[in-house]
Amino acid sequence: MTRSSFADVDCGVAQAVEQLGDKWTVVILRSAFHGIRRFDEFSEHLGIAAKVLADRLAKLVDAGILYKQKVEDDGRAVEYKLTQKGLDTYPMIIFLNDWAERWLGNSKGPRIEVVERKTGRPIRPVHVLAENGKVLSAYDTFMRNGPSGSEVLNRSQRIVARRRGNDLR
Amino acid sequence: MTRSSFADVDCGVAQAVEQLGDKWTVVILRSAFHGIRRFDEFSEHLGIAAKVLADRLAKLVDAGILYKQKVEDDGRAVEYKLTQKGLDTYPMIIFLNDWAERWLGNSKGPRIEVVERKTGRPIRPVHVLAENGKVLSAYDTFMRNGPSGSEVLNRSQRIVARRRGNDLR
DNA sequence: CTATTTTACTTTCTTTAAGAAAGTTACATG
DNA sequence: CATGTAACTTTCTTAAAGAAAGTAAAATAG
Repeated sequence: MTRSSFADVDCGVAQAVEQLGDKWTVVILRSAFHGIRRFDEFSEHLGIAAKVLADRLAKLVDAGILYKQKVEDDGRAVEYKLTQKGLDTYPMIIFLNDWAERWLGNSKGPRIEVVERKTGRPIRPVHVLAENGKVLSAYDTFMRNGPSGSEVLNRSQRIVARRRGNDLR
Repeated sequence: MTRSSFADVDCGVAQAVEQLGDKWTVVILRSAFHGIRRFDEFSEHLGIAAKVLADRLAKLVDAGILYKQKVEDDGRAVEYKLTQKGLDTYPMIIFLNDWAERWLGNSKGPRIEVVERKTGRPIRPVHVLAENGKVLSAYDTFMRNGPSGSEVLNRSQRIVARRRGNDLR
């Protein structure tokens, strides 16, 4: 991708995408959740070009998603670990895995099972839930401006209204 | 991004990223959830180069995430709409919005509120949940091979074991 | 019924980033 | 003290992004 910064776009999704919306970034995070920490480990696990890996790790550190920690008893080594902000991307990783198994999976069942450590039981699929816990589809919700408003939402509403046919379908 | 196909990588996240892991793709989906449907609407809403938009829409249609529908009473117009596979990406969009508000937001509160259509009440944040509905962090879970196994998971486990220090922290 | 607009792209050209391979630096190990 | 290792950086080529202009078919205006 070439110079398309969403950093100033007045929309949460755009801003999140600015920090997370790159193929390598997402698989780097996945590897981090698998316990991968070091430059050469990411390199081996992902088969990524060193230049690109260095670039992405630096961006993730800049964004506060990973932090860099010197390894006690080896003056050369550093480890890249997930910050709280990084750990908080876990639902996205789990969701992508769920979605892929549902829509791109083979018939032999899931490749990976994510289980609760304490009980060894599978977790729930990641869903959008109502206040009362019921699963919601996109049709069951709508978006409105919150306290700080979104010009992006306003503009989409104007565009859609111009054409009419305001449902998603 | 240049020629890095994850299509053959034996990992759900990688395969999902192959179809969804591009900045423009994600904001196109967001706009679709806002009701945007036509080429020029996406173009206006996103400020994306026409070439790139045409490319991404074609890929989304190929992937079965959008479908193309001729408009009844205008022989020129087509509309791009979300398939079920596309509608199923909704948790990702909501998650990205949540995550951005938490980690990149201003102090004035959220830009957008997503509410249940039926009740007008806000939805829950997107989380990873245990079977019993409790919110789980990455630390509370682990991943193991499922019925069809993942070489990617095996390799990461081997890499991590070689170094030891098997926790995420 | 001809001229202008509109819709949905496509083409061309330049700039930027990805990818492969080799090189570098500081520290560690035999 | 020579070799190895960890974490990059440099160099070079190729592919994709972005800007701008162009095109074809259908619709609308006068």
